[in-house]
Amino acid sequence: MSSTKVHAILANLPLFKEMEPDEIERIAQNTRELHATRGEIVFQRGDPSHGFYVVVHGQLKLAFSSPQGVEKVVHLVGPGKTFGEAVMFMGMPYPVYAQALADSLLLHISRTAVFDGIERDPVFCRKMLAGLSSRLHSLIGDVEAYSLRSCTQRVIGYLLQHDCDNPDDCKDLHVNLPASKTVIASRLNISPETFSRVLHDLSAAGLINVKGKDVTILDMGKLRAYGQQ
Amino acid sequence: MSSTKVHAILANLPLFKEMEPDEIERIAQNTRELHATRGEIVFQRGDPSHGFYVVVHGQLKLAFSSPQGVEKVVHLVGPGKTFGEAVMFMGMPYPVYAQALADSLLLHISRTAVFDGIERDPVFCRKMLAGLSSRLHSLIGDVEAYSLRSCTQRVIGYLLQHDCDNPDDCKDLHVNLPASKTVIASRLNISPETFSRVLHDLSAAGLINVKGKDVTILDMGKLRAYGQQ
DNA sequence: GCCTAGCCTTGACATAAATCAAATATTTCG
DNA sequence: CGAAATATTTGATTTATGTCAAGGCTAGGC
Repeated sequence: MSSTKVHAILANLPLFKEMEPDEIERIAQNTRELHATRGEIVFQRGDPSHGFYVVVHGQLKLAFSSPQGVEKVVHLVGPGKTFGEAVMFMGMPYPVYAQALADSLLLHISRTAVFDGIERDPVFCRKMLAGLSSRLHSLIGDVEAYSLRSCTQRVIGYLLQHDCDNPDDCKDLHVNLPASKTVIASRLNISPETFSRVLHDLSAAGLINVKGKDVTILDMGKLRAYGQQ
Repeated sequence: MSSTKVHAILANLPLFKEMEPDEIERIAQNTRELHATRGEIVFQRGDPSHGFYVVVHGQLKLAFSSPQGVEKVVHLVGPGKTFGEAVMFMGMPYPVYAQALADSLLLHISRTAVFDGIERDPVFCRKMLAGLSSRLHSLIGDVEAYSLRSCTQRVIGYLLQHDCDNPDDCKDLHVNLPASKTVIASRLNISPETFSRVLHDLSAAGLINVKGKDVTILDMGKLRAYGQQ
């Protein structure tokens, strides 16, 4: 991939939009691209961080696993999204590992380029702050869900939230699960078996319709109500 | 409290150290102090954010509660610590509420002062980024604990971690629980009853000694081992 | 197109931790 | 100080969710 192509991709990310072309070029100079094939580990827990990543296409999961080998997916990252910023700023080793769920193209933006950018451009700095804040916010949401909500409520919350993420889906009340059910279950902190049963129950109650990874919400109001209390 | 006192307190926070006196003065101009008596709510979930807070003395909890009234403490904040930064940067309403656990003195630093500071001072910006990153990191730790560890393991993790936070305690292997057992239990996402039982069991196993809020670690190695697996 | 491997589902069962309840401590505050 | 409120402990019981096991599906590779 040419350097101008990297430049073009960067220029389209919210993080770098409004940045001067020569500033973007400076960042592009410190960006390397990398391919990850399905199943490939991009970094291991404990690895040192030298920058952050952007997913150009494909999908990755960030996860940790217990000594007994139980895996817990913390985050799913798709096209246009970034990951690894927080660890970069802290200068600590990665607390999670990253694995490609599909063949993916990533950009790696080096730490020095970012620190340089912050030095030069307060707008860029504010965007980094906004990005971290947003991630923090969604983590708080996860903690709330894990602490206060039952499995069923978490699944419903997930379906409703992902329905509204995508405007197209919102019309049709269609949700396309972005990964295997096992991975989604782990993301929601439930066993695959329980996830399967919850989907089954919601289907039986006439609230949703499941066909593979396609979930149709039949009655949004009732689904939301089923989640309450 | 005089403006110079505010200035002095700010100048001692890691966040503002190394900042020029006139810059600190600018921040101080946009800082207001507030007292919160024990039990007082500093902000409610859903309130808009206009800045962030520093605890000068006292202690607060950040928490949310379920519709059924179950409370979950997300974070305990003590002297010298800040809270509310992420929400400020996102311009979203607070996802949690803040309540004083003891009579406390707080400083509220206005959003505009912070955004101004970022504009002017890249070092300050980097410190804000570091602060957010560190909070994010500890949240990831919480998620890991909630997902992969049993109640006993979480309690042990808490004791070991808080043992090493404070160098003085480290020598004596003494941990002083920083809040009521009920609050700590909620922080660890366990019921007060279970927390009590876990402490009892660890005592019975000869690993710790509990006297009110004082916990003595009798055998750190064994305690850590008990936590494994 | 068919075969294999990894998903997904379903049932039976196990269990960690919550809840309920009631007796004691401990704090708080008039 | 002493009463009232709040926190903690302990026991008995319940329950949501995980685990184990086994059969059926599906998707992707040859």
